[in-house]
Amino acid sequence: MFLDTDAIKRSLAGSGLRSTPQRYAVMAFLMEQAEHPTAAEIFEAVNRVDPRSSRATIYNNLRDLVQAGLVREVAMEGRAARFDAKGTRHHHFICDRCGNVEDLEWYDVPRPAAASLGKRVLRECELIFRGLCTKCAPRRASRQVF
Amino acid sequence: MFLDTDAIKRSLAGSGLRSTPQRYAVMAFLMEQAEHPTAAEIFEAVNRVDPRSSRATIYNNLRDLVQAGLVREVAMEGRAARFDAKGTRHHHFICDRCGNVEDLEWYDVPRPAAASLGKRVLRECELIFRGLCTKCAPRRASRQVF
DNA sequence: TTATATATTAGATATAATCTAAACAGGTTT
DNA sequence: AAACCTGTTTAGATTATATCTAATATATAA
Repeated sequence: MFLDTDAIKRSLAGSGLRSTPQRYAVMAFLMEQAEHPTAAEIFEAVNRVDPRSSRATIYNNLRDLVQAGLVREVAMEGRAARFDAKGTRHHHFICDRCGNVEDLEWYDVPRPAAASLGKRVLRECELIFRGLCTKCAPRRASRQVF
Repeated sequence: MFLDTDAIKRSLAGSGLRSTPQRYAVMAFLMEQAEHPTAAEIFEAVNRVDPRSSRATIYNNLRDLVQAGLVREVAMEGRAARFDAKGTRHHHFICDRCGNVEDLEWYDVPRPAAASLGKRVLRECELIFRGLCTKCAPRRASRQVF
């Protein structure tokens, strides 16, 4: 898969973000990753190439990209948060055993009933499934609970 | 609302957990809370009464209660995780502005398509809505995005 | 090219959660 | 009741994760 350099720059500019080498590297790395790396993993991967980004820069850029709506942050119980370029809409699957986060094809989720919602204003919804990923699932699934 | 002392003890015993004063206090506090407190808040609240629990004990017990399936942990981006006694099934609403976590009435969520799911084994699903809570929502909602 | 607002940096600091090893307390057995 | 065993609690140290600081550098517009 080839990354469109200009497309990244345009989407950064469109959010009022300058395209610096460090910021570009973070965005490009997230877009080419199928997995959902942690900040530490992004830091390491981006610095394996060049230029060297500091830890603070990685965090700053992730914050900016999340605020701009270009990246999604997935909080994990206990472990470090994972990040995900918001290419196409999708749901998430988190493996109980290895902790990996995987994308599931998007489909619409019914809204809560108006009565239950009250005066709250909805902005977005996130659907997370948990269980065992393909690698961690036993050959013959012992029990399909859900 | 009155808490059924024996019911708590029975549910602890049913999960193979001894009912110690500290553990009982954590469970009872979570059950009488409509909000979803952080570990630090639980620590403070439980110790306002007695006996004094150490921070480690709060974390130990929360871990045990989560493992036993009596409590749910809700990871938050950036902030401390929040905890929630699993009384009845429900979804969650998280306020973008004040960070509060509120319960929404449960309703069934459609499973992912078999093709998208592959060999993964599902255990549970979590549906999280985000937006503005009743307190934070403007009088006349400026924009209902979702 | 120059001005200027924005971005980057290393290292210190803050925050959240876990670990450690010793002491303690239920429940059981003798 | 005493001894026993296992699970629990404890204070404080430690780790892990993320943010802050203030000096320096860079991208972009004029």
